[in-house]
Amino acid sequence: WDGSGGGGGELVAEELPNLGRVKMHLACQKKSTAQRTINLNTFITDPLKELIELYDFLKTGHEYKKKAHLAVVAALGQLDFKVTDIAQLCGHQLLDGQPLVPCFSKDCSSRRKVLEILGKGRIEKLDELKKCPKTMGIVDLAKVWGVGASKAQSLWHQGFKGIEDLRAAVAKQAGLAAAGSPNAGPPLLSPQQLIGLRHHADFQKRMPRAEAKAIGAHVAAAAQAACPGCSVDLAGSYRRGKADCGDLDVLIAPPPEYMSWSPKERAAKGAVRSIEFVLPAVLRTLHASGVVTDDLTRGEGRSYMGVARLPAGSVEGDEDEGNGGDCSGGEGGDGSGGGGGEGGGDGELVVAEAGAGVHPSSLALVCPASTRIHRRLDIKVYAPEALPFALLYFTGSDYFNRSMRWWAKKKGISLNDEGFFQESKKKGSRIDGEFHEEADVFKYLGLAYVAPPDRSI
DNA sequence: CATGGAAAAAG
DNA sequence: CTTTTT
DNA sequence: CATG
Ligand SMILES: [Mn+2]
Repeated sequence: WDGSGGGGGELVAEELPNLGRVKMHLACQKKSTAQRTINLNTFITDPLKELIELYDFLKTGHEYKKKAHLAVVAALGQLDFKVTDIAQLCGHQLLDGQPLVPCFSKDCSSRRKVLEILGKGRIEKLDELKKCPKTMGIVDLAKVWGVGASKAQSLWHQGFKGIEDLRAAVAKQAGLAAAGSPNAGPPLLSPQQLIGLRHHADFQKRMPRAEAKAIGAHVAAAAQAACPGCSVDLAGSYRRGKADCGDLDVLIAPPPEYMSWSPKERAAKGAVRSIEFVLPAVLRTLHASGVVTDDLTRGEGRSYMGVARLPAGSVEGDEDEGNGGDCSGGEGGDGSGGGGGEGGGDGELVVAEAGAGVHPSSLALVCPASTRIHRRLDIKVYAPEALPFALLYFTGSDYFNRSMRWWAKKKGISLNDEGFFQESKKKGSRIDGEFHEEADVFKYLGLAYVAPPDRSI
């Protein structure tokens, strides 16, 4: 997360006004297309990644371990040769004279791990962890949405050795509670965790782009009904052009004009009476149509996390047709035109476009009942002024965001999903400027624009 | 041996 | 504080 | 875990 470590993933820094270390980082990110070099050292980086993944679930405090190992993974992953001797790593220098992994000149722990792999082809510590029932049990339990390291730990100590254990106990408890038995005891899981458990299998699966798009179309239609002319962007990994997505992130913003409309004008246009009512209205629609099946969190109007599933069977799954609105285009709003461009025909799932009227809700999925899977859905609503920042944030990746925010901070600025803020001096005051699209944010930071598909670092 | 650190929302 | 989101 |  200090953009210098982990991903090796530096943002392409063109002119670095301040601390002028020109860390233009090689081929890796230089030009967007040539970005993918083949990792010749997976035999080293894979075990390290496995280790990192385990640390993810184990008790907090392992975060700096994780970061250190990630730095090694990133460094080795972009070498243009296969490592055979540790000496290659000590001597090796990057084009700008920086050592590849500074600590490798000493007897550090990450160096020892690489040595282990070079020697016996495996990491003792990793094998040890994978053999440990407690570790693996906790890792398993933490795969339930809402169960993190801490809860998983306590569940383990309550005697649950994995998800199936937990499921059985929860079912039993539900039965007792339903029968009004006093033996039910305190709830094992929070309401959110129960939902997570119920959909655990589905949440482990990723969805094809086409399905994400189809769910997004339902959200977009609901958004247009709540606030005609609003922009709806499908962000996250979808916008980064990934072939499949772990969830769907939808960003809604009223049109700029909306902010200056009077209550009467808003009513006349069929729009909700204030921005706080957009999300509740959207959710009512999505609940009514059965697209949204569960709520995980519903905050004060701006942020939502829940569960969605495409309507079964036939094409068209939309609510009220007769809605007066002339819904303008469903997607976009952002100048950059929604980024990554739909890949060509994604297979199996078919998105059907209904004839004439380019109505966003005419997009629906032909989805066999047997295929209907519950998906995680995140929705956020922002004021139009925040859109470039919100889109940037919501498109990610997480590492990309950290990296960019780290850079901003280096320049004495705090960056979040709503804008730039002064760090010192009038602390907290928003920096105003001409920020109309994502590119303006990059420009302000002195960074070269990076297109969404290249932000998956 | 202390410190490092993206930023925020929600329960 | 814990968990989650990018 | 790495650094100062
Ligand atoms: Mn998401």
